[in-house]
Amino acid sequence: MRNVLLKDFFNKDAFLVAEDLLGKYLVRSHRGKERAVMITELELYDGVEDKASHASRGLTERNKPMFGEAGHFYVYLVYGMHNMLNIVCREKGYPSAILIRASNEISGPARLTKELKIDRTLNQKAAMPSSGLWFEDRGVLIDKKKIKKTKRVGVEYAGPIWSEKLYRFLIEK
DNA sequence: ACGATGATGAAC
DNA sequence: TTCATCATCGTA
Repeated sequence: MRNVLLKDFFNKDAFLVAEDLLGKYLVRSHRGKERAVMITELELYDGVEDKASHASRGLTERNKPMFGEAGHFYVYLVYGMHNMLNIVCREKGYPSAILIRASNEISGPARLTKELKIDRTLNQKAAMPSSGLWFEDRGVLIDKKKIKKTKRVGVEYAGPIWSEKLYRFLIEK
């Protein structure tokens, strides 16, 4: 029996979601095949005041999903070639999302989306089996003391205050 | 250390 | 309409 994580799981503070999401599974069903990977690294982007967040300049056509409903995907293209997968948190109107950066088998956010065939056709879709991409709790328990918190990657442009926030979470080996 | 590669947002 | 920028990765 699948334990799929739906809107209620994501409709809360991104810091709480981020801790709970480590150790959960990202499941991709595509062209008749299914693959599940355990999430081991992520970053959170929270509120319009977060200068590293796409939402810091207010609502735009691109970042619209971040202001939308929890449990929906925000997928965008960076550096002209890499798709980034985010899951939206909190209530509609508050921009907050978590970037899925790595899994047990795949290191790096661009490699993750490439391997799982995730692109912008999934943007704004709900995380659920009918979308072909969703999250599951498969019973793995992560000790909170094993969660390492570091600076986010590639956000120097946000300035010292925001680039140094410990908003990147990883499972320590 | 650097180039690939194209959508985005802000300026003009 | 133009232009700098970018939540990265593989090659050197």
